[in-house]
Amino acid sequence: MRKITDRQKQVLEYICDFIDEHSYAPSIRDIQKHFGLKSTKGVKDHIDRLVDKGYLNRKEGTARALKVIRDDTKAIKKVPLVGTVAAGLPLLAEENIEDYLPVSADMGRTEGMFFLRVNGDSMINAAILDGDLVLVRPQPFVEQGEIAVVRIGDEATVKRFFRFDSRIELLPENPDFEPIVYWDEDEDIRVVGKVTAVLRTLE
Amino acid sequence: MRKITDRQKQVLEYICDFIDEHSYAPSIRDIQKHFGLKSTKGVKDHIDRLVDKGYLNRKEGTARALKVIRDDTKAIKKVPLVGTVAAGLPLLAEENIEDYLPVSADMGRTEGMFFLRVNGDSMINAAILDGDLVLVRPQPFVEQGEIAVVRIGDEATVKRFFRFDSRIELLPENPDFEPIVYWDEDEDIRVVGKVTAVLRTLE
DNA sequence: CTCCTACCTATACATATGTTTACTTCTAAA
DNA sequence: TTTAGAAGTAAACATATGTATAGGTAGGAG
Repeated sequence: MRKITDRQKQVLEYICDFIDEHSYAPSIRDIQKHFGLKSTKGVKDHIDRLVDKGYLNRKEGTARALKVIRDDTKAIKKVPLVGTVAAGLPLLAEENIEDYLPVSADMGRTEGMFFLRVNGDSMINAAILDGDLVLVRPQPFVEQGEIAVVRIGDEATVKRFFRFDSRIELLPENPDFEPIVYWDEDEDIRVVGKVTAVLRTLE
Repeated sequence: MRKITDRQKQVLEYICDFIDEHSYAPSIRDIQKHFGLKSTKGVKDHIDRLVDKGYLNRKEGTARALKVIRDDTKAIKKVPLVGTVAAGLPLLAEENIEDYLPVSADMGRTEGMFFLRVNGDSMINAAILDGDLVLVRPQPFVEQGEIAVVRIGDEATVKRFFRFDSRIELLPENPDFEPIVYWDEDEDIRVVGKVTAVLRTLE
């Protein structure tokens, strides 16, 4: 049920290209002309099927109201930038959202992900500088040594994460900083997610 | 000539919101209803002015063919990723384009800009690692000490740029690498542009 | 063969939508 | 006061566009 025919794929691609170029969707007759068809019916059939199969969304009776759902090529998703979070969790409360930044969809699932502005130089040797933005995928555990966002009490921090039995070590990437060590029952500490990308703006 | 009235701003905002929500533009009558107007004329006037003032683009006679140019809030632009360029200039030949990455429009003008994949560790102390992507704004000159993309013969390199009279020095940010020094008439050397942002994907 | 689907032509209809003409009201600048 | 622009009402008009009806052809599955 999922697969589309070659022809349907051609139509879908044309729709995507058209939107890319004009930033509005083609009309049925636009598509008709492009493929040199002599009737609008064929085009509507294709669109109907693309809608059925979940590739397109449409508002019936409305001009140029096509929306591409699954492109199978690429797309852009908007990821919220949560400020330099310190106190005031939960992280994703709407009040904390400063902005939305575009991310390539081929970076994988972006649902739930968010950007966080890094505060301080503690990760400088991992090439993460003060003010850089990190893209965070929320997850309760990370692999040994991965760079993670960790919540300690009301503070959020970015560090390399290690766990030895019930001891948790958060290692900065800067010799001027000391490792942070916790024991399980010690404090309210929790892995928020894993750092997936780094974005820095110069100038 | 540039400024828009409060009412026009309201209309523009509504158009942006509508597009965000539906991913296609509102019709004139959609706007009319939203503002509780009893004629389409007023709306068309507003749109005409927004077009005149460069905030909107429109295909006349075409349904829902509005395109927001200047949002004054935010937008997304796509910037081409030129591969790990070495030989094979000119840089922006279409064959070199690997992909397009989304960039926030509030990063300024993106016309002509491109992403470049950095090769090697020579800028490691500027927190630019092997494989990182740098966003480049083409420009023939850069300020003293700025990080620039420089073309030497058929190779492109990312370095800190200095010029002393007719001597050009390209300084790596890694003690293991030696500065590169050129004289004006020495070789075919040219500043391609300035590094404006750094993007790194982990995992 | 028969049935079904993908794909297409031909023609027509209904309405969604951009455009226009003619006026009115209000505010601010000259 | 006069003038000009912003904002809006009213009533049409023209066409761009989605939708529907009636078939037609080709190929695969049963």
